[in-house]
Amino acid sequence: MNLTKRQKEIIDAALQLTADGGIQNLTIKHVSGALGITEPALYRHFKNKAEIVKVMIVNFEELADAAITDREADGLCGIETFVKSRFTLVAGNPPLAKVMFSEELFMDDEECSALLLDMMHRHRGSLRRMFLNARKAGEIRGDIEVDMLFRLVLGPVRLLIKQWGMSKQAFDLVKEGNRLWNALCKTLKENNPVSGFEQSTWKGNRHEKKSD
Amino acid sequence: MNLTKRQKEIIDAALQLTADGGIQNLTIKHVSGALGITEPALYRHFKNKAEIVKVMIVNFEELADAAITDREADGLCGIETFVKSRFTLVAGNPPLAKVMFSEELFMDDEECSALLLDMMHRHRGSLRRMFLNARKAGEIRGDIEVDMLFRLVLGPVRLLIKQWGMSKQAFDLVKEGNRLWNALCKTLKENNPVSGFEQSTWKGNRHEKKSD
Amino acid sequence: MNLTKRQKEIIDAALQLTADGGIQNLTIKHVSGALGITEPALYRHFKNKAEIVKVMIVNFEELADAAITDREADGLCGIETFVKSRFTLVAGNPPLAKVMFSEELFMDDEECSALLLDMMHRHRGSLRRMFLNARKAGEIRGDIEVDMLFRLVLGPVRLLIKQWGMSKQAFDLVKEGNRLWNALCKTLKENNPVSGFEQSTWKGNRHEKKSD
Amino acid sequence: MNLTKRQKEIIDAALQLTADGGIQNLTIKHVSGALGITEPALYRHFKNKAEIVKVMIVNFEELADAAITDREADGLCGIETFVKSRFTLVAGNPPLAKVMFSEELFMDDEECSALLLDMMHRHRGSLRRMFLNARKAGEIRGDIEVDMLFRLVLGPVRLLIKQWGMSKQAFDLVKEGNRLWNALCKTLKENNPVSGFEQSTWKGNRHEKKSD
DNA sequence: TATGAATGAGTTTTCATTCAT
DNA sequence: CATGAATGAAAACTCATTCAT
Repeated sequence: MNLTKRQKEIIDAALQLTADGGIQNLTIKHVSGALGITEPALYRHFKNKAEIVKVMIVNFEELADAAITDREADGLCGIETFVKSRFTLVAGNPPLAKVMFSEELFMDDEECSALLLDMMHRHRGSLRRMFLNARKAGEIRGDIEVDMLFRLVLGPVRLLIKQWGMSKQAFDLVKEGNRLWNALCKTLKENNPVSGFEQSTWKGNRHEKKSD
Repeated sequence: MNLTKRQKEIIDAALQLTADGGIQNLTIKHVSGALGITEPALYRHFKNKAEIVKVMIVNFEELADAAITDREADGLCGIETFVKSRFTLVAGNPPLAKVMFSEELFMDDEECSALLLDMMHRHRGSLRRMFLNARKAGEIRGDIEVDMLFRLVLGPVRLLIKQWGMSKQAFDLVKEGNRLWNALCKTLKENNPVSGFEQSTWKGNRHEKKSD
Repeated sequence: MNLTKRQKEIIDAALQLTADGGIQNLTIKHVSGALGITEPALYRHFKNKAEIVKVMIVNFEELADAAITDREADGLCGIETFVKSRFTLVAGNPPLAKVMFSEELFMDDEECSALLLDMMHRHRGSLRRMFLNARKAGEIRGDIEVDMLFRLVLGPVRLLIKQWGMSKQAFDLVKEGNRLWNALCKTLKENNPVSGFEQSTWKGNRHEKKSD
Repeated sequence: MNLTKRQKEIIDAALQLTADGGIQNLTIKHVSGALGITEPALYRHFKNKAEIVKVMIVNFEELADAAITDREADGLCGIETFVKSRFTLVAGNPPLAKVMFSEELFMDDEECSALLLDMMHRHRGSLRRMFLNARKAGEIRGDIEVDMLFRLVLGPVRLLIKQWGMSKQAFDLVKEGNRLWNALCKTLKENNPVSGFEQSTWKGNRHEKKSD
């Protein structure tokens, strides 16, 4: 995805417009207006509107990927890296908060929703792996299946980002994200009845069912 | 909100259309087409399109409220009632899955997003109360603040419903919702073995097999 | 093809516009302008522009068919009826002169050129039959194959109509059409060496090759 | 008309595009695309689009003229030369079949239709002369006036070329053109047995089999 | 209640063309 | 010779809405 300067400007404007007023607000007229050029000028840079939306979506992913600093991290640490990278990414590009997890916005275009689904699945895939490893490693409680763990973590992350976006960035997303992560850790850590002592005992990955 | 039969039909069609193809798909032409009447005929039943959308949104709430079986429940039980009512509600009206928690769909209209925000806040308010009471009663761990508890519970609930909608209702939402609730309970229940006199009960719970 | 009054007006305007300035001149704006209504108003009467063009073409055929008064005529007489009906038809609706035999005008639309081809083939089919019968009956010389006869007759007919259209109707098409028919008869009648005497002898259809 | 190599390429591309999809298909974008250059580059070679179309039309004539092998020929022979040159010309440059005799394609431009009319008149002029001479020389029957003779000959020639173009060159145009010419001769030759001293020669001609 | 006919504003896109480089 | 970037005009079409019937 090598974008020219103009193309990047267009994508940025499109993102901002969508964040401000939904896809209804993402019109060629508005985008070109935001750049101070005429509508036909846009067509020098993108084949059509669909192309703009598509690049916009693909860009999410690249931004997201780029935001993960430690790509080697796995297990609980990998999940933490992933989750926190979400917060810093969105905090640094607020319009993303309104658009990033709003698949329904692009529902009308077959190709786009396919793109988004694909992106989601890919993310889910690598997260599943991390959850599995974290559970095996005893970093995460063994009594909850991986698909549920995914929901327990990503659900709150998405909701926090949405709340931030809808509140017009009323709070510090990164800080609140850290708080959320701490809370998540409390709930997901192996439920040590002896309160953290002799952690090693729990390493074996107990009672796990392979249904997930 | 006393709707005539025709008005209900219109709202239903509008909901379905929005679920199918986003608000871009919610046009007067499509709605009237779905009912087999002409466009001007719609204006006999609603002042304008915005009115339709607004009633649609208000309807969410009424449906949601109506879905709560035990209005007296408070504390953990109240939360459970609320959460599970979400699942049964959506399961009984699948288009809601694509629309109900997709505030961004209606973002472009000032009034609508205000309506939605209000609705969200009201829900959050009564849930906060329940969380507070549940924490006081020792039903929920005390080491997580209420706003976080809200996210930890509602985030996964929303995500599960969204997944169900996007998967084209591929799984049994109510069953999976129960599983989610069980997982949530595990993570939220007071886990201090010293203070939790009922700890033994939970231990058994941990080894549960496919009870969900 | 049951057209409303408005639809008929639209088709007439479209025909006139096309005759005046080619299909480049057949725009929704021009058509609606010709009727004194706005562009969107057209879409109440036709699904889209292609539909207008299609109906226009289908209309040619119906007009043409309607113009043939004696549908029972066959042989030379049938051909004469057909040819002369072309002249009276076009004379009564001058824009047809510029459009009727200009298949290339509608070349850009797959469906339309298919429609036109179909129409042409149908006409050619019934004319072939007439030529065959005329030749069998000795009304037409036997030394020219039917496909050639078709060209020898229809070619000049089309050219005359085109000349009339391009000359801005400078001459009396029907009169000139009659002259053309007479000339055609002279060239196509059985080449009687004894100058018309004992016509009956020629009835046998001589030297005919069945290669056509 | 001295065209540079690039100009010739442009004209050829324009001709092909017009043949393929009508003038609607003849756009600066398509032409430049066909040559693999950008749109503004075209304006190095032609002042504007109208210029391209005009040169295209003038080119028809030059091609047509160049196709006439025996410029001295007059009378029936001259006509034959002219007619057959049409067939060889078009056969050697198939797109011409769709464009050459389709004046209506260029009807929307004043200047172009004037050019075309002029060209047509010039051709008609020289052909009239030949017809007159042929008639005087007794090569052509005397009972049909020259303007009619013109239509009787040129009409079928045009129609055959059009049929060839519309059939996607399904048959051998030159061969079929010869057949047409033979048929035309049969119909146009003086057929009065008393006045035609060479009548016997023609009689043999009448029974010809597949000599074409 | 409903419809047929219409409309003004706006949609995406294409057109031929220009201009600085 | 050619391009990249742009433009004014116009294309086809959709939008929500109105109004007379």
